[in-house]
Amino acid sequence: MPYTSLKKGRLADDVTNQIKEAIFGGKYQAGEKLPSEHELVELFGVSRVIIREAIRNLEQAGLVEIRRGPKGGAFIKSRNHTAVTQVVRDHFRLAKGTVKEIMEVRLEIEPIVAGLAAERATPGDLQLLKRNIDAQPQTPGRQTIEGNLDFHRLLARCAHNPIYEMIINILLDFSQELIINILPPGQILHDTTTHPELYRLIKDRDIQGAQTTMHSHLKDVIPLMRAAEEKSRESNRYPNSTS
Amino acid sequence: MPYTSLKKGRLADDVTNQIKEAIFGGKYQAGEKLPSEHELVELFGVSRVIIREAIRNLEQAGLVEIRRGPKGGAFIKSRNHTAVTQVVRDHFRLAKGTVKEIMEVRLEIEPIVAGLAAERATPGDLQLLKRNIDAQPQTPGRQTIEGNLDFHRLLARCAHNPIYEMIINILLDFSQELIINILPPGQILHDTTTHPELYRLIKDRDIQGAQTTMHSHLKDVIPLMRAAEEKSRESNRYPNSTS
DNA sequence: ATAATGTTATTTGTTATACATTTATATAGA
DNA sequence: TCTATATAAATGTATAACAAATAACATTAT
Repeated sequence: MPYTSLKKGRLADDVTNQIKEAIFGGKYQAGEKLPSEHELVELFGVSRVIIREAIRNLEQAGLVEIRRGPKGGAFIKSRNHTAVTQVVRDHFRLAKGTVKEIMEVRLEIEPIVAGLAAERATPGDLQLLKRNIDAQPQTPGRQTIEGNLDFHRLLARCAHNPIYEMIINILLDFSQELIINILPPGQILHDTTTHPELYRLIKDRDIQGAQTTMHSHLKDVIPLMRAAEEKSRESNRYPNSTS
Repeated sequence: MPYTSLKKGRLADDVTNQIKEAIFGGKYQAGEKLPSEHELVELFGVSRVIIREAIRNLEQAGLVEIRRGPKGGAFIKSRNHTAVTQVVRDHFRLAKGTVKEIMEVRLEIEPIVAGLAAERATPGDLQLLKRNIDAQPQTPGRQTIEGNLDFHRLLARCAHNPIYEMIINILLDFSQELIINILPPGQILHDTTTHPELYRLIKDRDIQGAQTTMHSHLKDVIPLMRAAEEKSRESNRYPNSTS
């Protein structure tokens, strides 16, 4: 067969990829605006439907954010993991995943990340960690939860590896969702000692110490998560399936 | 403000979520077909534009696959990680990630997974592993690469944790892409001993052994991956940025 | 009969046009 | 100065028509 198949895919996908490459290539910076739909129609020579579909694809990929009205349009987003989390969440629901499985992963990976943080944290990183700890209120509440989880996110940044950072962020998104929406504030874990200790270990570049401390810290969190899952199951008595 | 804001988002997102819930709730099984666009228009009482956008969202999420023509439509896909990989790939490119970072993660996580596999592999799992090993050709080539990586994917399934499975699959997709597209077949690693040994260790439930063997196995792979990245950089002399 | 070919109908892909909704900005009035 | 209103710019939605792909059927030729 000397002839190559020239079956072209959908126009919108083509447009999507071209704009993606432009973004990755640095043609558009975060905060900048893509041309308006009308302008893109003329640029690409396709109909508005196609352009709109391409832009929605970019939005789903978490690359742009669409605002309406004059001065509106598709604005380039800075790097964020929301789109990844969303897709993973669907995948996870389809796989009928459980908290046990999430925590099993966190229990192994977060110590590794804590170790890398102890190895690589910059002075700026340490400052962010310290600020997080100092900002923790004395009485437990919703803010406590978010602050606690943010500490873990910051730790992932300290590891200076975007893959680890992404994995951690996804797992924490799941955890946060469960805890905040399900558990009453009184029932949350209020541990004011572990994070400061982790901070100290990282500052002292104690890799082993950071790893083991994180591991035992997470072991304490597991029953809390299981409780949240239990509550979630109670309020969500699986109403579907045959509808 | 006692009244909840009833600023409703976009219609398409609403439709998307409703169909998603139907899928997660088991109303549609893998392989089944959603109603046609025309039928959905009548069901939801919105225009075809909206319905099409919703279906495209589902497609981007990896939940359905669209076929044209009579008997065509949106077919429910069985669980697969392609959508996750795609979104992560974009995220990764935006973060300007490197092979070094991918391998750093694989080097730590795959041993954990191998250990879990040794702990949990069922007789059926073991059979699949054995079949993979036996199917490996004696002469190195493209099939060798795919077979090798598939062994790792199978191992992830043996761990019986969908999160680990997903993480591994993403990392392997990246690795596969690099190696297959970049490296000439002659330059690939042709190791006929490690996978059989891993298989034996898992069958014998030797958790420690599986972990350490996997770790050293991956250490051997790293230089290969770095070489692939190097070649990739050569052929891709960053033509973009000002276009 | 069978294989190649043409026809038809169904479903998604694309275009065009008009109108609705949101919202930043300018304008007018108190 | 402040508030209300009008204006215009951009995305959101609806409708209608046609294009293209393709499965099933009908026709023709061998």
